[in-house]
Amino acid sequence: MALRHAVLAALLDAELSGYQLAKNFDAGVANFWHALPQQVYAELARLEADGLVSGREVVQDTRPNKRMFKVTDTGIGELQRFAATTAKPTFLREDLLVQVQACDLVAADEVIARLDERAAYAAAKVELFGGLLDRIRGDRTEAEFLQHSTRIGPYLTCLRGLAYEQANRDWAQHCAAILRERQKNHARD
Amino acid sequence: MALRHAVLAALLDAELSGYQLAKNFDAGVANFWHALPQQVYAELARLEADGLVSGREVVQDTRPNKRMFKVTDTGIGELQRFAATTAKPTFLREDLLVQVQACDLVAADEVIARLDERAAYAAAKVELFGGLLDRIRGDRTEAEFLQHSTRIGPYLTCLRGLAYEQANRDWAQHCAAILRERQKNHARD
DNA sequence: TCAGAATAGTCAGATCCTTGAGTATCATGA
DNA sequence: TCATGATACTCAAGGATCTGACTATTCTGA
Repeated sequence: MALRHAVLAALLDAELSGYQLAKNFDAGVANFWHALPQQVYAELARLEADGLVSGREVVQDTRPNKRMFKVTDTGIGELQRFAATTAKPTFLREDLLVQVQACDLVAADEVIARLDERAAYAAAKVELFGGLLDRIRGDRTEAEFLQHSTRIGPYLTCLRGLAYEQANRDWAQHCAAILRERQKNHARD
Repeated sequence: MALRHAVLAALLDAELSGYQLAKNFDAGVANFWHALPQQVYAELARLEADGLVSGREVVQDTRPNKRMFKVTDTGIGELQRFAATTAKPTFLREDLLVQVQACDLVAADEVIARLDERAAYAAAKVELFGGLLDRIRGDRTEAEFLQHSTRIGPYLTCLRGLAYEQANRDWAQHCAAILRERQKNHARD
């Protein structure tokens, strides 16, 4: 029951096609959940069968036809019920952590390379999330926006994503610096 | 092939029984990977079949017999190969993020309650990881430890876990404060 | 003394996520 | 003009993870 509520939450802001929805859950852009198109389409079918979303066919001349989905009242009710349950916290589960855990017994330069890669990737995502936040906020200050906007959910989740990638970047840079320092010292022996 | 390397990495520091290993991967303590006992036992069986770990039976009087496992040279080689491959970064995938994403359309006090719960949980984990780092470091300063210890992998991964839970705590507190502020404003209207 | 937790595992089933392929049409750039 | 990419989906199969139950003994606290 995980993706289920994520799809409902993604449909709160606009009526979307499965394709657009799938794009929103793409690895590059997703700011509060990630899923592959196959999962999104399958979940949409289940949600529609359960009456939590309703789809309507949109006929297009120049493009393939598509189905647009929106959340039903039952769907809002389901989200409400979901918000009332305590979700169990998930744990960091990253291959990079495993590689760093083993860093003393494998070639250090390989691990340093992995850390540099990740630091660069995380830095790019920091840029991306930063820009996204700017766009959502518009010309308002953050305080103003958070106090007066009628819709702050996407902004708050994006803030979490930003902090996550900042932490990834800082940690990766820190670890890489330490391992490099140790390589220098080791070379001197 | 995810848990595979995590188990190998966990066995680098000591020969462990499946039971001890499973405890290390428990939700409460795990600092670089999490898995259930069932997964750990199954993975150990596969690793032993593939010659990456070797197990020996230890007969006990007062307790059930157990099998102790250690990494073989082949296992170290596999870790080496793994460290040379770029792992794809994983994305935050938290039910709490979905709940916050939907916070404007569901009862705000429910979401505030979820955020308070998570902040308290994260604060407890910060304490836990802080203490763990102190224990690993012993009486050395962090700089001293990181420069001269022969084994820093577990320390570095624990640092990441600490930063993760600090970020969770701060974000949850921040969101809860904003939602409370908005409730006050809304009540005035 | 008696329930409950800890030690040391195993088994089956369901769900969730990923890999990989495939269909069909249309717009865009070299 | 021709390959590439975007739109808009679908299907099958495998791997990973989680839920829940089960065995059997021993130590510990109320």
